[in-house]
Amino acid sequence: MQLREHGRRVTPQRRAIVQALLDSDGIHPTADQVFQRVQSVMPDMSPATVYNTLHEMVEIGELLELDLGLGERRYDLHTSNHAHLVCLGCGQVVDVPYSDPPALPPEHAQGFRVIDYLGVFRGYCPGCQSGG
Amino acid sequence: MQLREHGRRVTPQRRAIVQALLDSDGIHPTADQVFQRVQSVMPDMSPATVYNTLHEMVEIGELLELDLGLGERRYDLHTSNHAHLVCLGCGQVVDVPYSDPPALPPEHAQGFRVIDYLGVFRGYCPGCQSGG
DNA sequence: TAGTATGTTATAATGGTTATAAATTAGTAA
DNA sequence: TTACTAATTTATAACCATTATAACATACTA
Repeated sequence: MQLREHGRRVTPQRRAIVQALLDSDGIHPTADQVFQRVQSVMPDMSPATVYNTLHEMVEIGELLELDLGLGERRYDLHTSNHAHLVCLGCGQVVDVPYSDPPALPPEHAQGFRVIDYLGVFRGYCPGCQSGG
Repeated sequence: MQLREHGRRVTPQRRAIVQALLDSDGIHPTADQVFQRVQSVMPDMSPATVYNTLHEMVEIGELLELDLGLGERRYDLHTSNHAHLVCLGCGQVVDVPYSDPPALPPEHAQGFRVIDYLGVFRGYCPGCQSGG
Protein backbone atom coordinates (compact mmCIF):
# COMPACT_ATOMS: atom_id res chain seq x y z
CA MET A 1 0.00 0.00 0.00
CA GLN A 2 1.11 3.55 -0.72
CA LEU A 3 -0.24 4.99 2.53
CA ARG A 4 3.19 5.68 3.95
CA GLU A 5 4.32 7.55 0.85
CA HIS A 6 1.40 9.89 1.32
CA GLY A 7 2.31 10.79 4.89
CA ARG A 8 -0.16 8.38 6.43
CA ARG A 9 0.69 5.95 9.18
CA VAL A 10 0.57 2.23 8.70
CA THR A 11 -1.56 0.65 11.40
CA PRO A 12 -2.75 -2.92 11.93
CA GLN A 13 -6.28 -1.77 11.19
CA ARG A 14 -5.26 -0.36 7.84
CA ARG A 15 -3.33 -3.46 6.96
CA ALA A 16 -6.39 -5.56 7.71
CA ILE A 17 -8.63 -3.32 5.65
CA VAL A 18 -6.32 -3.51 2.65
CA GLN A 19 -6.15 -7.27 3.05
CA ALA A 20 -9.95 -7.47 3.14
CA LEU A 21 -10.10 -5.47 -0.08
CA LEU A 22 -7.60 -7.82 -1.69
CA ASP A 23 -9.61 -10.83 -0.49
CA SER A 24 -12.81 -9.30 -1.87
CA ASP A 25 -11.31 -8.44 -5.20
CA GLY A 26 -13.92 -8.86 -7.88
CA ILE A 27 -17.05 -8.53 -5.77
CA HIS A 28 -16.85 -4.74 -5.36
CA PRO A 29 -17.59 -4.80 -1.64
CA THR A 30 -19.51 -2.17 0.27
CA ALA A 31 -17.93 -0.48 3.29
CA ASP A 32 -20.03 -2.73 5.50
CA GLN A 33 -18.85 -5.86 3.70
CA VAL A 34 -15.27 -4.77 4.25
CA PHE A 35 -16.07 -4.09 7.89
CA GLN A 36 -17.65 -7.54 8.35
CA ARG A 37 -14.64 -9.26 6.89
CA VAL A 38 -12.13 -7.27 8.92
CA GLN A 39 -14.14 -7.74 12.08
CA SER A 40 -13.86 -11.52 11.79
CA VAL A 41 -10.08 -11.13 12.12
CA MET A 42 -10.00 -8.03 14.32
CA PRO A 43 -13.12 -8.00 16.51
CA ASP A 44 -12.53 -4.54 17.99
CA MET A 45 -12.48 -2.82 14.61
CA SER A 46 -14.74 0.21 14.44
CA PRO A 47 -16.87 0.96 11.36
CA ALA A 48 -15.61 4.55 11.45
CA THR A 49 -12.09 3.33 10.84
CA VAL A 50 -13.22 1.42 7.78
CA TYR A 51 -14.95 4.47 6.38
CA ASN A 52 -11.97 6.68 7.17
CA THR A 53 -9.46 4.34 5.59
CA LEU A 54 -11.51 3.75 2.47
CA HIS A 55 -11.84 7.51 2.03
CA GLU A 56 -8.12 8.01 2.38
CA MET A 57 -7.37 5.34 -0.17
CA VAL A 58 -9.81 7.00 -2.55
CA GLU A 59 -8.09 10.31 -1.94
CA ILE A 60 -4.65 8.99 -2.79
CA GLY A 61 -6.01 7.29 -5.87
CA GLU A 62 -5.52 3.69 -4.81
CA LEU A 63 -9.19 2.83 -4.63
CA LEU A 64 -12.18 3.60 -6.81
CA GLU A 65 -15.44 4.59 -5.11
CA LEU A 66 -18.59 3.68 -6.96
CA ASP A 67 -22.05 5.00 -6.25
CA LEU A 68 -24.22 3.05 -8.62
CA GLY A 69 -27.61 4.20 -7.43
CA LEU A 70 -28.24 1.25 -5.17
CA GLY A 71 -28.17 3.18 -1.90
CA GLU A 72 -24.63 2.24 -0.97
CA ARG A 73 -21.11 2.80 -2.18
CA ARG A 74 -18.93 0.06 -3.49
CA TYR A 75 -15.15 -0.10 -3.70
CA ASP A 76 -12.91 -1.37 -6.43
CA LEU A 77 -9.15 -1.81 -6.28
CA HIS A 78 -8.98 -1.68 -10.06
CA THR A 79 -8.40 1.96 -10.74
CA SER A 80 -7.54 1.46 -14.39
CA ASN A 81 -10.07 2.38 -17.00
CA HIS A 82 -13.08 0.10 -17.10
CA ALA A 83 -16.86 0.24 -17.02
CA HIS A 84 -19.25 -1.49 -14.66
CA LEU A 85 -22.13 -3.83 -15.25
CA VAL A 86 -24.73 -3.54 -12.48
CA CYS A 87 -27.61 -5.91 -11.78
CA LEU A 88 -30.71 -3.94 -10.82
CA GLY A 89 -32.07 -7.10 -9.19
CA CYS A 90 -29.40 -8.38 -6.83
CA GLY A 91 -26.99 -5.45 -6.93
CA GLN A 92 -23.96 -7.39 -8.06
CA VAL A 93 -21.31 -5.41 -9.89
CA VAL A 94 -19.02 -6.75 -12.59
CA ASP A 95 -16.08 -5.10 -14.29
CA VAL A 96 -16.15 -4.65 -18.04
CA PRO A 97 -13.02 -3.69 -19.91
CA TYR A 98 -13.25 -0.55 -21.98
CA SER A 99 -12.34 -0.79 -25.59
CA ASP A 100 -12.45 2.96 -25.96
CA PRO A 101 -12.79 5.29 -22.98
CA PRO A 102 -14.95 8.13 -24.27
CA ALA A 103 -13.61 11.63 -24.52
CA LEU A 104 -15.56 14.78 -23.80
CA PRO A 105 -15.54 17.07 -26.84
CA PRO A 106 -14.11 20.43 -25.74
CA GLU A 107 -17.11 22.27 -27.15
CA HIS A 108 -19.26 20.45 -24.59
CA ALA A 109 -16.92 20.70 -21.62
CA GLN A 110 -18.32 24.13 -20.64
CA GLY A 111 -15.09 25.02 -18.91
CA PHE A 112 -15.09 21.96 -16.66
CA ARG A 113 -11.76 20.38 -15.73
CA VAL A 114 -12.61 16.70 -16.14
CA ILE A 115 -11.01 14.29 -13.67
CA ASP A 116 -12.46 10.96 -14.68
CA TYR A 117 -15.28 9.17 -16.38
CA LEU A 118 -17.62 6.50 -15.07
CA GLY A 119 -19.56 4.21 -17.35
CA VAL A 120 -22.33 2.02 -15.99
CA PHE A 121 -24.36 -0.55 -17.87
CA ARG A 122 -27.52 -1.34 -15.91
CA GLY A 123 -29.56 -4.47 -16.41
CA TYR A 124 -30.35 -7.89 -15.01
CA CYS A 125 -27.96 -10.75 -14.45
CA PRO A 126 -28.81 -14.28 -15.62
CA GLY A 127 -30.12 -15.24 -12.17
CA CYS A 128 -32.39 -12.20 -11.91
CA GLN A 129 -33.90 -12.41 -15.38
CA SER A 130 -36.29 -15.22 -14.47
CA GLY A 131 -37.65 -13.31 -11.48
CA GLY A 132 -38.25 -10.09 -13.44
CA MET B 1 -48.02 13.83 -18.55
CA GLN B 2 -48.57 10.20 -19.34
CA LEU B 3 -49.69 9.23 -15.85
CA ARG B 4 -53.30 8.62 -16.87
CA GLU B 5 -52.30 6.31 -19.71
CA HIS B 6 -50.50 4.15 -17.19
CA GLY B 7 -53.51 3.70 -14.94
CA ARG B 8 -52.45 6.41 -12.52
CA ARG B 9 -54.73 9.14 -11.29
CA VAL B 10 -54.12 12.79 -12.03
CA THR B 11 -54.11 14.79 -8.83
CA PRO B 12 -53.30 18.44 -8.08
CA GLN B 13 -50.19 17.31 -6.24
CA ARG B 14 -48.91 15.40 -9.26
CA ARG B 15 -49.64 18.31 -11.55
CA ALA B 16 -47.66 20.59 -9.29
CA ILE B 17 -44.76 18.16 -9.14
CA VAL B 18 -44.61 17.87 -12.91
CA GLN B 19 -44.76 21.65 -13.19
CA ALA B 20 -41.90 21.96 -10.71
CA LEU B 21 -39.85 19.56 -12.81
CA LEU B 22 -40.59 21.59 -15.92
CA ASP B 23 -39.63 24.80 -14.11
CA SER B 24 -36.39 23.19 -12.91
CA ASP B 25 -35.46 21.83 -16.29
CA GLY B 26 -31.71 21.98 -16.69
CA ILE B 27 -30.70 22.04 -13.04
CA HIS B 28 -31.35 18.33 -12.39
CA PRO B 29 -33.15 18.94 -9.10
CA THR B 30 -33.05 16.66 -6.09
CA ALA B 31 -36.29 15.34 -4.62
CA ASP B 32 -35.97 17.92 -1.89
CA GLN B 33 -35.52 20.75 -4.36
CA VAL B 34 -38.69 19.62 -6.13
CA PHE B 35 -40.42 19.48 -2.76
CA GLN B 36 -39.30 23.00 -1.82
CA ARG B 37 -40.57 24.41 -5.06
CA VAL B 38 -43.91 22.64 -4.89
CA GLN B 39 -44.36 23.58 -1.27
CA SER B 40 -44.15 27.28 -2.13
CA VAL B 41 -47.28 26.82 -4.23
CA MET B 42 -48.96 24.06 -2.25
CA PRO B 43 -47.94 24.40 1.41
CA ASP B 44 -49.56 21.16 2.58
CA MET B 45 -47.55 19.01 0.21
CA SER B 46 -45.89 16.05 1.88
CA PRO B 47 -42.35 14.97 1.01
CA ALA B 48 -43.59 11.39 0.70
CA THR B 49 -45.83 12.42 -2.16
CA VAL B 50 -42.89 13.93 -4.00
CA TYR B 51 -40.85 10.76 -3.58
CA ASN B 52 -43.79 8.58 -4.61
CA THR B 53 -44.56 10.60 -7.71
CA LEU B 54 -40.95 10.83 -8.82
CA HIS B 55 -40.64 7.07 -8.49
CA GLU B 56 -43.76 6.49 -10.56
CA MET B 57 -42.53 8.77 -13.29
CA VAL B 58 -39.24 6.89 -13.32
CA GLU B 59 -41.16 3.60 -13.57
CA ILE B 60 -43.17 4.70 -16.58
CA GLY B 61 -40.04 6.01 -18.24
CA GLU B 62 -40.88 9.70 -18.18
CA LEU B 63 -38.13 10.71 -15.82
CA LEU B 64 -34.49 9.75 -15.43
CA GLU B 65 -33.16 9.12 -11.93
CA LEU B 66 -29.48 9.86 -11.41
CA ASP B 67 -27.36 8.79 -8.50
CA LEU B 68 -24.07 10.50 -9.15
CA GLY B 69 -22.32 9.68 -5.92
CA LEU B 70 -23.11 12.92 -4.18
CA GLY B 71 -25.36 11.45 -1.50
CA GLU B 72 -28.63 12.32 -3.18
CA ARG B 73 -30.58 11.46 -6.30
CA ARG B 74 -31.24 13.93 -9.04
CA TYR B 75 -33.97 13.94 -11.63
CA ASP B 76 -33.86 14.74 -15.31
CA LEU B 77 -36.82 15.05 -17.65
CA HIS B 78 -34.54 14.41 -20.60
CA THR B 79 -34.78 10.66 -21.02
CA SER B 80 -33.04 10.62 -24.37
CA ASN B 81 -29.49 9.42 -24.57
CA HIS B 82 -26.98 11.79 -23.03
CA ALA B 83 -24.14 11.82 -20.53
CA HIS B 84 -23.72 13.97 -17.45
CA LEU B 85 -21.00 16.32 -16.36
CA VAL B 86 -20.81 16.52 -12.57
CA CYS B 87 -18.92 19.07 -10.50
CA LEU B 88 -17.26 17.41 -7.52
CA GLY B 89 -17.08 20.80 -5.84
CA CYS B 90 -20.57 22.28 -5.93
CA GLY B 91 -22.52 19.27 -7.16
CA GLN B 92 -24.01 20.90 -10.22
CA VAL B 93 -24.97 18.58 -13.05
CA VAL B 94 -24.92 19.46 -16.73
CA ASP B 95 -26.19 17.45 -19.69
CA VAL B 96 -23.74 16.49 -22.41
CA PRO B 97 -25.00 15.15 -25.71
CA TYR B 98 -23.69 11.75 -26.73
CA SER B 99 -22.08 11.44 -30.07
CA ASP B 100 -22.04 7.69 -29.83
CA PRO B 101 -23.71 5.81 -26.96
CA PRO B 102 -21.36 2.94 -26.21
CA ALA B 103 -22.42 -0.63 -26.75
CA LEU B 104 -21.49 -3.56 -24.56
CA PRO B 105 -19.65 -6.22 -26.58
CA PRO B 106 -21.60 -9.51 -26.23
CA GLU B 107 -18.46 -11.35 -25.12
CA HIS B 108 -18.37 -9.09 -22.04
CA ALA B 109 -22.10 -9.09 -21.27
CA GLN B 110 -21.78 -12.25 -19.14
CA GLY B 111 -25.44 -13.12 -19.75
CA PHE B 112 -26.72 -9.77 -18.48
CA ARG B 113 -29.78 -8.27 -20.12
CA VAL B 114 -28.71 -4.63 -20.40
CA ILE B 115 -31.43 -2.00 -19.88
CA ASP B 116 -29.53 1.24 -20.17
CA TYR B 117 -26.20 2.97 -19.88
CA LEU B 118 -25.12 5.90 -17.77
CA GLY B 119 -22.05 7.96 -18.54
CA VAL B 120 -20.68 10.46 -16.04
CA PHE B 121 -17.78 12.83 -16.49
CA ARG B 122 -16.57 14.01 -13.10
CA GLY B 123 -14.53 17.11 -12.56
CA TYR B 124 -14.64 20.73 -11.44
CA CYS B 125 -16.67 23.52 -12.93
CA PRO B 126 -15.06 26.90 -13.72
CA GLY B 127 -16.22 28.38 -10.43
CA CYS B 128 -14.82 25.50 -8.36
CA GLN B 129 -11.42 25.28 -10.04
CA SER B 130 -10.01 28.25 -8.17
CA GLY B 131 -10.99 26.78 -4.82
CA GLY B 132 -9.41 23.41 -5.55
C1' DT C 1 -73.86 10.75 -6.74
C1' DA C 2 -72.26 6.97 -4.24
C1' DG C 3 -68.55 3.45 -3.99
C1' DT C 4 -63.98 2.03 -4.04
C1' DA C 5 -59.51 1.71 -5.37
C1' DT C 6 -55.93 4.93 -5.44
C1' DG C 7 -53.47 8.77 -3.52
C1' DT C 8 -52.04 11.83 0.35
C1' DT C 9 -50.55 12.87 4.77
C1' DA C 10 -48.20 12.79 9.32
C1' DT C 11 -45.29 10.23 11.71
C1' DA C 12 -41.83 7.28 12.79
C1' DA C 13 -38.32 4.16 11.33
C1' DT C 14 -34.41 2.81 8.51
C1' DG C 15 -29.70 2.59 7.20
C1' DG C 16 -25.55 4.22 5.29
C1' DT C 17 -22.54 7.61 6.53
C1' DT C 18 -20.36 11.43 9.23
C1' DA C 19 -19.15 14.20 13.49
C1' DT C 20 -17.26 14.42 18.03
C1' DA C 21 -14.22 13.95 21.67
C1' DA C 22 -11.62 10.98 24.58
C1' DA C 23 -8.23 7.28 24.58
C1' DT C 24 -4.57 5.07 22.09
C1' DT C 25 -0.59 4.49 19.18
C1' DA C 26 2.95 4.98 15.14
C1' DG C 27 6.78 7.21 14.02
C1' DT C 28 10.58 10.24 15.37
C1' DA C 29 14.32 12.17 17.68
C1' DA C 30 17.06 12.52 21.85
C1' DT D 1 15.16 2.69 24.51
C1' DT D 2 12.33 6.22 25.95
C1' DA D 3 9.52 10.00 25.72
C1' DC D 4 7.06 12.95 22.76
C1' DT D 5 3.52 14.44 19.64
C1' DA D 6 0.65 14.32 15.98
C1' DA D 7 -2.07 10.98 13.76
C1' DT D 8 -5.33 7.33 14.44
C1' DT D 9 -8.86 4.62 16.59
C1' DT D 10 -12.84 4.03 19.20
C1' DA D 11 -17.58 4.55 21.14
C1' DT D 12 -21.26 7.18 20.74
C1' DA D 13 -24.49 10.00 18.91
C1' DA D 14 -26.07 12.73 15.16
C1' DC D 15 -27.30 13.28 10.34
C1' DC D 16 -30.09 13.12 6.41
C1' DA D 17 -32.10 11.19 2.34
C1' DT D 18 -35.32 7.93 1.83
C1' DT D 19 -38.93 4.40 2.97
C1' DA D 20 -42.69 2.21 5.73
C1' DT D 21 -47.04 2.57 8.01
C1' DA D 22 -51.66 3.42 8.71
C1' DA D 23 -55.36 6.70 8.96
C1' DC D 24 -57.59 9.96 6.12
C1' DA D 25 -59.01 12.02 1.67
C1' DT D 26 -60.17 11.96 -3.13
C1' DA D 27 -60.20 10.89 -8.38
C1' DC D 28 -62.43 8.14 -11.24
C1' DT D 29 -66.24 4.98 -12.54
C1' DA D 30 -70.76 3.28 -13.00
